[in-house]
Amino acid sequence: MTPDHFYKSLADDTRLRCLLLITQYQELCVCELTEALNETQPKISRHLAQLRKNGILSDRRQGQWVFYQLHPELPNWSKHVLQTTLDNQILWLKNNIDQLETMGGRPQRTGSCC
Amino acid sequence: MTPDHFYKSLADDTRLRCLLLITQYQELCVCELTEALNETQPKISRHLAQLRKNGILSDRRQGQWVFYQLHPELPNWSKHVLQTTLDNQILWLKNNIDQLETMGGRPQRTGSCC
DNA sequence: ACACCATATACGGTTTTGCATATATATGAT
DNA sequence: ATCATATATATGCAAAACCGTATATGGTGT
Repeated sequence: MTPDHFYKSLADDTRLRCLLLITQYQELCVCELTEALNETQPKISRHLAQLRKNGILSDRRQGQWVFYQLHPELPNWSKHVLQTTLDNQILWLKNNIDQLETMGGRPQRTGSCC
Repeated sequence: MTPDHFYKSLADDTRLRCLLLITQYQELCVCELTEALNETQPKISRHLAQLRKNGILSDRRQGQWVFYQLHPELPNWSKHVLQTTLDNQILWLKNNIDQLETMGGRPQRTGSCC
């Protein structure tokens, strides 16, 4: 993946917020991101699919839920860039983080998630 | 400047190469970048204007030439991201750096530059 | 089987982006 | 003043990016 492709992936508000939240929490499912960003589910899903296709995220199905994390083979410099951005742009993410925290823990095997 | 705006600026092959070359050489003029990237002058100029408008570059006129450098007030984390990218993507830039080096020194006050 | 929840994809439309080409402006040299 | 060089901008067009809505897929529980 060339660097300009990498940065294309970060060049959208929705995708960047998803990536930074995942960087912070290691792993999040689609419905958590949908809630945290207060966006429609198809919109989130589409962006996550794009990030997966670009090799930036990997997904893991667990029951009904699909969890996304940074792709294990993402180059270190890319992870480093994401972490640097996260460290310096917490304010920009604050509302989304608050929203995540007030949702209560991870989705349970039974019952609804979001 | 929000981070997604910053990354939009890096999300193009031409712009990113300009930025990384400027990160490496501190200051370059339009004709040097035009030669190094082997692109048309209006194309380079347009992208540099965009980066200037976005607050990522600043320009300085010296005679016929306009030199661009990273904007003095660019946040440190942004500079850090650029430097990290440069350090890890030298190969991607190799041809452009070689082209710059073989052009002979900086444009002189007399004579043509490129 | 059916209903429900989570996720993915398809379709159609609007907006944005990038480009090539032509032209304008500014500086310097003769 | 004229010409050459360097840079900037304008125009028109094609391609790409995003979005909302509708619908499809897949898993869970009854």
